[in-house]
Amino acid sequence: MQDKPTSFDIAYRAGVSQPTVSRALRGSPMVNEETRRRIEAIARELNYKVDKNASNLRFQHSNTLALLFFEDPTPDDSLINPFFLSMLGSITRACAQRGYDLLISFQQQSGNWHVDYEDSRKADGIILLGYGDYLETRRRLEQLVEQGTHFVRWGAVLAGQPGISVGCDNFKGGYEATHHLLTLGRRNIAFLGNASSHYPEFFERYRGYSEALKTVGMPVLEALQVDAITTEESGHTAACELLAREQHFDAIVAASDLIAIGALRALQEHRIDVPEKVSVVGFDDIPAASVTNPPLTTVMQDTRLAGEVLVDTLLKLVREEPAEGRVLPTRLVVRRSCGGQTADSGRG
Amino acid sequence: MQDKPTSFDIAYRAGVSQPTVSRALRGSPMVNEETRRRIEAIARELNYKVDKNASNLRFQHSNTLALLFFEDPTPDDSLINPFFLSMLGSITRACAQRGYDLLISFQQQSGNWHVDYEDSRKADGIILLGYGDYLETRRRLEQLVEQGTHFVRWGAVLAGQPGISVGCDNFKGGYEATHHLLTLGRRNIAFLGNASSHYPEFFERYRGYSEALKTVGMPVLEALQVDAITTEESGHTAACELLAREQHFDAIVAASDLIAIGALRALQEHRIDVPEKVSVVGFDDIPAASVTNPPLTTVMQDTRLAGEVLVDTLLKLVREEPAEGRVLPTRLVVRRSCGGQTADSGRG
DNA sequence: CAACGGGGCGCATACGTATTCATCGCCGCC
DNA sequence: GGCGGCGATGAATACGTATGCGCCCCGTTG
Repeated sequence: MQDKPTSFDIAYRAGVSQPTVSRALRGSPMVNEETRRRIEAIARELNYKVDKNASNLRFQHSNTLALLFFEDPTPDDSLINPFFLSMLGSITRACAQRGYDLLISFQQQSGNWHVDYEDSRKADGIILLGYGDYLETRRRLEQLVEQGTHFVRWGAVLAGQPGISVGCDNFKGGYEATHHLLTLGRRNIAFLGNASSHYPEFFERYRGYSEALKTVGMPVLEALQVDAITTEESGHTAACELLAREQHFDAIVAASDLIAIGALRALQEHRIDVPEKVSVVGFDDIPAASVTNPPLTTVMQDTRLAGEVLVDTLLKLVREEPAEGRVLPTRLVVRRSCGGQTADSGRG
Repeated sequence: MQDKPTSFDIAYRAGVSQPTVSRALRGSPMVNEETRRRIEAIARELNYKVDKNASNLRFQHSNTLALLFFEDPTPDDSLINPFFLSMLGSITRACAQRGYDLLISFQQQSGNWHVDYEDSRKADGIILLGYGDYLETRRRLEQLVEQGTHFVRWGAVLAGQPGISVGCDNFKGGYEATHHLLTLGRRNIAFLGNASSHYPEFFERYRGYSEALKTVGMPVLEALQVDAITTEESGHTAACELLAREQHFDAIVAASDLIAIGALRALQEHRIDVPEKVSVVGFDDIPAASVTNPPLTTVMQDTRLAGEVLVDTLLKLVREEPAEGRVLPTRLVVRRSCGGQTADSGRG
């Protein structure tokens, strides 16, 4: 009674053999209904639980997915990008709904990825979450493909990239954010965020921004773009840098909400009114976006949908069914920071 | 080569027996250095990984902890309380640092807890996260204790409660928040949040609030307390209810930041200036707290420390070492919403 | 009455690793 | 030169579950 009971114990008490217990508890039609009931009753009474390790060893899978989360900046900082936290919650929920467990792991972007989960059969497949340097990412994806690992990645969906990616329409999101500012009469629109092809997600947003400007015949000025990674601090620094350049601007498209929030703070410190003097638009729609001062207009990524699509796509791969990447739509959420009309005062 | 290699494959190629491979790869001193090198080289070459299921079956543990996350309100809502998300991140990190994997699972508060993870040997121990009805929680904790499950719970640390709990000093946090408002000259201080002993965490905060009032001889008025759960919506509703009561108040202690943010929105809608007319203090210090308008004064809970203490305590239990609950300190973070002096303009 | 068939169940075994115990060769020592 | 001892390894087995295959019993049919 002290040790965990095994199927043999149940079998002994039920007066049957161990295989019968196994079959009964797994709902095999091969076992008599009355026998099954008896076995189930005893199992419940002894608080018996199937040993997953033994079970998984016998089957050749684990009914578990792994979430590999990697970060680029400041790995010692305990704060995680809220957008990814939100994804994490959504993925967890999606897994639970589909009867899979979720194993979570952090990796430093720079370190050796120990993508052992699938190889070691702790997980049937892997979800990759995190933005990073394109070439580095690509190299690792190739490695995973070569190993035959089942995985899905969140991020820019690019042609010719190894493996399967799911991501939102970064280009269109950037385009719409900028387009909205243009319709409000803004003409000198800055972009805060890395705009190198090494960071494809941000680069796509930047391309959308550029395209929108070109559509109305505005030039894309280098002086109006400042690099920034996804932290408030980086956004603050970038905005200060932009201000120091003495290049006139009346709007900011930030590559993420954290950058936008940092920029808001910088503008506030310089006593520049938002949205009167400068409009600001973010990207992601993290929870904090609706409570900033003023509330942040932003390009929403539907994390709930994203989680479900990631999990479903991965499960297709695991089951050896055909699967392909997918681009999810974004939606512009208009709040006060851009200066347009809006009835939206919160998150409702 | 198509199938995953086993230790037998390695053994065959290395010209040794399977046990030797096992010993070599686990670093046993029993195996000759040169033999070990050979085996390791071959293992690397074949991309061999120890099968965790078989390994865990042989050992009687999994090197994995489970995080059981349960929610009370609106289980269909995809938003998770940011404070718990933050805890989740911190726990994940703490596990990773200690060489443990983390399995995540959601439970509806109301449903049957399927706390099978430990019983089924998928995890060596369980962390319980989530606030809920006291009696219900207690009943379940008793069940876990009876089963001999290794677990640690985040929440109110109360005498006579089954199992081990780790939590912050809710009483002192509530006291300090209120005390701070009193030193600023506020005298009619409301409390938004459930103040029934069924919700011990909030109740402790309420007790701290009451105690602070009594210290300066102020009465604790029922009319100044409104129930609310941890959502912005609930905070908004509660604040509206408070306003409708026509009971004069000049400050609000909210039982959580989400409640405080909802209250801020309600006050704004009623054109009541914060902090000029009404001071507001929250609890948790979620990321959004530093970007509200005005930035929210709040009682910070150190989630990073909390995660580490939770994991370390649980690991003690798993190792059958003596362990006990712990109360972690809180810290008042003064921002503008309370109207006091502050140089703090953000989070930096 | 014998042959047949199928429902219900047990025997044996596989999954891959880690450990116990036995083995084997070799060295040193009396 | 025999013997104890030690370092290095292999054979056997256990961990707990799931399944292929065969057995037994009983009812049915020709």
